[in-house]
Amino acid sequence: MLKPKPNLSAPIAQALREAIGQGQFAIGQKLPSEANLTALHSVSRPVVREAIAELRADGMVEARQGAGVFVIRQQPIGSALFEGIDPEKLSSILEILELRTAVEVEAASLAAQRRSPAQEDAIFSALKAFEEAAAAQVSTVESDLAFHLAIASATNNPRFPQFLTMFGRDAIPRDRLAAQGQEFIADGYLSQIQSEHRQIAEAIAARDAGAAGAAMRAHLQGSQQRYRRMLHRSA
Amino acid sequence: MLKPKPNLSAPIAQALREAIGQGQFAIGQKLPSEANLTALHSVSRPVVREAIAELRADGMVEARQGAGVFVIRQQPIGSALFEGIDPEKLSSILEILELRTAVEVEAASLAAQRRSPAQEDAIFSALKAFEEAAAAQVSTVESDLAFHLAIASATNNPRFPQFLTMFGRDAIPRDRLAAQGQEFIADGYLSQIQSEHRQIAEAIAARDAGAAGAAMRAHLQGSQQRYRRMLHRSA
DNA sequence: CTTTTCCAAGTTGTCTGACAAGATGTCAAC
DNA sequence: GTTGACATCTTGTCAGACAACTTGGAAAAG
Repeated sequence: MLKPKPNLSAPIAQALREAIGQGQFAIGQKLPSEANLTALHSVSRPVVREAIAELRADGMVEARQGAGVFVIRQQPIGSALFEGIDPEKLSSILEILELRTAVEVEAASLAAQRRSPAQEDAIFSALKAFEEAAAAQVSTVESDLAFHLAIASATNNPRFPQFLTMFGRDAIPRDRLAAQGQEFIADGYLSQIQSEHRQIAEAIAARDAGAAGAAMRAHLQGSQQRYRRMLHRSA
Repeated sequence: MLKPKPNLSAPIAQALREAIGQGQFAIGQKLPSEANLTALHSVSRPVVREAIAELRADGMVEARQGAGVFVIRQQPIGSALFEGIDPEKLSSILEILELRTAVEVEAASLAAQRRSPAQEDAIFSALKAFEEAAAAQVSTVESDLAFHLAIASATNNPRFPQFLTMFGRDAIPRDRLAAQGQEFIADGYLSQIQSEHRQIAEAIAARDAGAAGAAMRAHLQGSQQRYRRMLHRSA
């Protein structure tokens, strides 16, 4: 499947984001009028309006009817999160995995200290769901994330599952996650991953914080290795 | 100044975000056509198109010309970042500090393994700047963050300083950070903090990853205690 | 001279209609 | 069963018109 043809509004929105980010239009300042942007970019007015709608969604501008479109932020809300991440580069993915390792090792340790019986159940349910997906030879991407999220939730600190949602899913594009899921099946890694998952879950059930953290670290370092091998082969 | 009159596309974009978030349109599924949405919401087609442009900016949908508009995410990118954080509540602050501890302990350990001589210099410069601010009895909030950022940078993984920027500064309001700075001065904590900073810096200089991580953990747990005491007293 | 009112010009918001480009499904021909 | 033609639907863009609002300057009023 080829990428869809880009529309005319996207590069205009992007040019405006960059112009604002570089200080060409300061906070409180007015953007050029729609008529000016239409002439400047040689497009119709609705295309300009759609670009401005995108900036609105970014929280960067506010339009006042009759007055103009005014800058209220220099960067899209949350934009620093993914700055410099290039999904086509191995290094970007591994950087994210390294940051995730820091958080998830701590999460496993805290989960071992804090989990309730219900949360322990949820972890084992998620472990089972992963095993069922693996047995069915379908993609384990969602069930893998669900297992990690169940652990993060058992920290009883909502920042941990929130972090994981963002860095486990948002920062890595879906097609790359889907490809990962398929290749793990093909490469026969799933039983190794299952075994690692089980060790983590059992250490958490046993309230052994040190073992939970160590098992999670081993699992995630294994993931990094698997990921490296997979990407090197596909290059 | 009164709020600007809301336009017609904003509530439509919001209704669509909610419908997607609640699973009415699953990932991969097609939204109703523009013609349908136009009839459903009794607006013109450009208004619908602007609403869809907002969803595009959110990263939630992808339009394919001739085929339709397809859901690719259930939530806007980055939406989870500050969800549920209430800066007036001690628990929110401590939750963030706990997440930061996970990342900063790992960062200290990685910095000990990876730092260049220049980065080592930068860490000691930041240590000295903190000490000078403490001696001058001025707020140490910025120099404290700069010290932590110098360590995160020495990981040579840009995700770490990015994370710290967002969770060290953006998530906690400036007035609360400023109050913290002033109260640390009043409470005579600064020499304790300096001593802890020095232990971290020296472990990093010595390339002792274990000691660096342990010193950082002790420091940040000390910070949590100090923060708790301070907040309990001001209540 | 100062303040208030009015109005023209400019700006965003919405609608209508038309056509282009592309996707999808059906049917006929091979 | 496969391929090509075609109709229908869908998104992308353009043009034109009018509504609603803002701003600044000029004129009128005090």
